[in-house]
Amino acid sequence: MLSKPPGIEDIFPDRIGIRNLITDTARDVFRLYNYREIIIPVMEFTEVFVRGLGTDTDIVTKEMFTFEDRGGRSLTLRPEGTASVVRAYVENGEYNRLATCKLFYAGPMFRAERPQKGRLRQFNQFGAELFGGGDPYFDFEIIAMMDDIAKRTGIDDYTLLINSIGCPACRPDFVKALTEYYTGMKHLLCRDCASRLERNPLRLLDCKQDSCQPLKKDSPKITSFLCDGCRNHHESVKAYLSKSAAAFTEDHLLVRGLDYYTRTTFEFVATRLGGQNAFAAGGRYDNLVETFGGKPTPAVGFAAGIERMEILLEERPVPAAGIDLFLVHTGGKTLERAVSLCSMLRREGYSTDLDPGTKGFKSQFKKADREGALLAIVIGEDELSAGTCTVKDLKSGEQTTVRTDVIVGHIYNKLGR
RNA sequence: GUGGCUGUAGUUCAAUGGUAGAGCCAUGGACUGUGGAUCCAUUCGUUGCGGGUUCGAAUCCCGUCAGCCACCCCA
Repeated sequence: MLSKPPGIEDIFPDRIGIRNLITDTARDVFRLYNYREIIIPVMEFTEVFVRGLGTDTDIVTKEMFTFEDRGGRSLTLRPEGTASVVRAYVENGEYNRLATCKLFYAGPMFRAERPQKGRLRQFNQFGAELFGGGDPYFDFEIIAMMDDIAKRTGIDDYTLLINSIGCPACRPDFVKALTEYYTGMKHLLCRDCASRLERNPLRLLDCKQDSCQPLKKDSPKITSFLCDGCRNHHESVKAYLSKSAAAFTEDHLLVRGLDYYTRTTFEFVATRLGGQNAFAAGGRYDNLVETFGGKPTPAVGFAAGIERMEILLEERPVPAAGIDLFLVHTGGKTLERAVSLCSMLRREGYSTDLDPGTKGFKSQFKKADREGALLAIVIGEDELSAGTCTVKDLKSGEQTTVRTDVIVGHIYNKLGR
């Protein structure tokens, strides 16, 4: 039997309800905040992600699905959305002339990682990007928007973490202090942290090894290294949040894996998710547009993992989507009558189904019930010759006989639509 | 990429190295034109795959593939 590749899912109808709940809610909230949808390609020239995410990031060095097209150019299935949105924004002369440009996207992303809970090779994200907004209000807006989406979908057990990682002017001082601090205790570091010290010292701060926890206590704090601009920005973002419904926790150990972030970073985390505890994250990236050849444009954005949100909503009841009508017949002429009636009722806007097989009433009613039909409409020999239908309300069990030529009006009265 | 655990019917799971079973689901019947509750019956397997040990392997060993969980890292 053929099977799907590892880390890639088939999503059957029983999961579509919750999936739509999440994406519909996100779309509603995006609209409330005046964000408009952009549909970005599922693949890009590899260079888009290399330049966008940073040459040394894990995603670029080992997690991309990359292949050559027939002309020998390197293409990559998108591992995230921001790089593509920035590329599209810079490439499009009309949108990048706007003072501010608010966009959102949704769709599948691809990363060649080992699958585990809340981590797939093909997974879905929605996210938003705001270009041309350097004011701390916009950081707040992006964060508050995701907070609204989480609350509206029914996710309640989560924590919003925020931090500032400074800018190219002040971060190097912090990284230098951090490197010096940890170099002094190199012999105490776990193996991963030893290599972090070389590759990406910021990541030392969120090591999960028990042995590394005590070392963090006296490590340099980013807050004492922020330049005036970054500090004021950070305070202002917090002030906005404090006046809003979004409760947050400041976490100076929060760093992000992608190179493009400046100043604000944030994460929505939930312990129920297990090892991969973030279901949404983002931050400010004031230099990325320039990196893509655009004019200097401050920007801020976020992305959310739809499958991770689904895990958090597992217990939430989603109303089962049933059909309106199921036609029951006895075969032959009654089936012909049922088929034409079925077409007519569908044209009238009622979701309607029937079983063309010549099975007994019992199995047809059983099927009607399993399909969640509200009404069963029986056309047997008696009804056919009398020009009537028997309409049974499957909830109450109540049954009435009506003339076929007024069936639509009868259904309308029963269903109220 | 690294590590741990697990692979048996559509599904959830049993079976001391000795004839592969049960619940649920599905289908049919009790109820010949009426669903959901109850009762009864029926179908379903190269025990993931390939080797090895053994008189004999679902069971033990090796390999492989897949799934789950964790690390790295990320949504």
